[in-house]
Amino acid sequence: MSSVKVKLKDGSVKEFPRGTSFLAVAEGISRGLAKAALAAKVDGEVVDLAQPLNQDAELEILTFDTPEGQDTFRHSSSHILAQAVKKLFPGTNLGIGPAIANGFYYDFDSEHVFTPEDLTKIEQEMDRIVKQDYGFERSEVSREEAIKFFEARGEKYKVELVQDLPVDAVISMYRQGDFVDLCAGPHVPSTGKIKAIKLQSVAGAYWRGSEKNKMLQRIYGTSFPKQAELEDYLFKLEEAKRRDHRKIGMELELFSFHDEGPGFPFFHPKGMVLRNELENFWREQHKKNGYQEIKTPIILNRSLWEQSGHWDHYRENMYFTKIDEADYAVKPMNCPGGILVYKTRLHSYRDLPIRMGELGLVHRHELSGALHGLLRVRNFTQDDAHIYLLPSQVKNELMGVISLVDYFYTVFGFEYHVELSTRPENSMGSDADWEMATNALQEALEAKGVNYKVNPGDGAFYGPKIDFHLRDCLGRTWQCGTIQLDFQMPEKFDMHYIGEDGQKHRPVMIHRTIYGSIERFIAILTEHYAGAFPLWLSPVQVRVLPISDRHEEYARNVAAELSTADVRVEVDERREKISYKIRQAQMDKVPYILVVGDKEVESRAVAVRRRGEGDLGARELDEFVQQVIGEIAKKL
RNA sequence: GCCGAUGUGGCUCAGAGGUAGAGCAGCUCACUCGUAAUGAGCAGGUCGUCGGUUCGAUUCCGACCAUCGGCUCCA
Repeated sequence: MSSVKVKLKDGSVKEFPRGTSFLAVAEGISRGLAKAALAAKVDGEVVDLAQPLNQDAELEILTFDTPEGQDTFRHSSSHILAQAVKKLFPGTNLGIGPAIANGFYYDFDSEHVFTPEDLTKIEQEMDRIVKQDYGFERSEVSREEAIKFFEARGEKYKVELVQDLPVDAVISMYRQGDFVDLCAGPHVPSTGKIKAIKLQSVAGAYWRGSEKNKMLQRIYGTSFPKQAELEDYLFKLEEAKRRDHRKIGMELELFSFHDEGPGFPFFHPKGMVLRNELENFWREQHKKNGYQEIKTPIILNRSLWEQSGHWDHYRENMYFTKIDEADYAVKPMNCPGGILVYKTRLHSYRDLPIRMGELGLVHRHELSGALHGLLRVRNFTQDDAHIYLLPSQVKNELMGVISLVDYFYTVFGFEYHVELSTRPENSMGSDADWEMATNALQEALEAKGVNYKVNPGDGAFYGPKIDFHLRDCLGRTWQCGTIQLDFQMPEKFDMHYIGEDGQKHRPVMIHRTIYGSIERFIAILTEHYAGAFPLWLSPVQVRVLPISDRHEEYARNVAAELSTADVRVEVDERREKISYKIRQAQMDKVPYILVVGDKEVESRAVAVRRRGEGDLGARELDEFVQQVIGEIAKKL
């Protein structure tokens, strides 16, 4: 028998007889590895461990510590879920059941509506299947066999899937016990590998993600090789939920929602401090970067929206009203208003690029089921700007905006990912314009060395866009910053500038935001810091706690001094024990707590307590004031 | 909008077919206190809204509204 060589991840090369299974290879490397092995990655392709080694290859044995190993593990878990559901609810038809970021799901079509109690029963059945330790057996079948197989079982969704597979696709089936499913694989060797399973929720999901199709029932779950890992994960989930901006926002009195205005947030005094700080920082940076600021009306005549294309492409999301019998719309975007400002005078090519910013309040009709705290609302303030420029300036300007976005996110310590969204279905303009615009965005990203993924068909109706996505406490990502390149609006509004040749020329337009929406950004900030905002953003920066009422006057003097230095300060004059006030201030996440008693009054000092660090001891008042001013200025 | 769940005083949550409780917060009083909760008392709810069943519903049924988790959509 001939032998073949495998190159392992650590660079070493080993020889095995041709036809050795990858599981045997893993055993040849180490017993521990074989036990933890879930799948194999051979020359970049992930396959079952039962597959034979047929030729020289680069090989990685995948365990739960690798992303591919986890996916395989979760995917196998979803098959076990399907098997359990078929057993307990025999009439059920199967949709699809993939692995997802932190678990898996399976879509079912069933007369029976799954309840939370059912999930417990299904979990028990899954545990039984795990104990049986069925092997996952792969087989390859012809298209006809596959269709016949699923038709015989009434699995219409599976039949549809098979029919839609590409002509040259290898069609494979996986069997564990008496359960067989259409599946490309790979899978873990046997059900016994999936030691710890938790079904988390049931949700409706349209077949193939289209609202035109039937809604199926999707069961979400997660799984781990060890019970302890599952518990650890569930605990972390609970922890993450404690960061939820909706909860913290209420506790810290930042904002509220009311039945009288679903999706319309109310900002409270402390939330306004945050907003204003964000806006101040925004204005300061934009001024520095050559932006001007404008403010345009919220309600504008319908004709404007017809001209801009919003009437044709965005009507579903807009609110309308009548004024003196004429039709008006509440703006869902700021661009048409901004364009009117541009058009109030002639512009020379020498003036371009013109960067016009607007903190604009827009209203959009979001589906009721889509509303989500401050992360998805029906009115929000975009930190918008429209840049009018020469075609030759596009790339440079785009690179500048990308840098500005990166600068902002860095200040807040955010990590983000970038997507390039291309032409959607219901859009306007020529293919050539779209291609040009998309290429320009792509070139700018590449010139900046930014990693990005393409998000096909997700652009705005007037142009492609670069989206910047931030994470919430549960790992869901939300689009915040966006940069959109637009050749359509200048056309629609017959915009121009006077060129070197004295003739009229068409400018190009960039729409961009950095925060995206102030509301959404505040939500992300709140979750990112778990409500413990950095000093410069904190609604209350310092709280002074007099030990007894004879220290109140001094406490007020301390506060006055800080206040004069533009520090946001409060005095807790309640007649409570000092430890009670400290507890309170800590829970309110105030960055600096100043305790003042006899000693401090005597020496004009303050006893400083820093959030997260505890008691720092006494300090001269003036010294403390200077220190705080310095820290605020440095945006600490 | 669709699927499922939930909706009890400011907040967190008990509760049962016979018109509701606890803790925290609030208010009052006492304690004048040194780094994460002093004690006592008081007050506070037409049990999301509107209908229906019933002698009687907040508890059962229906519709609607809102919220939560998804789908779809999106800053």
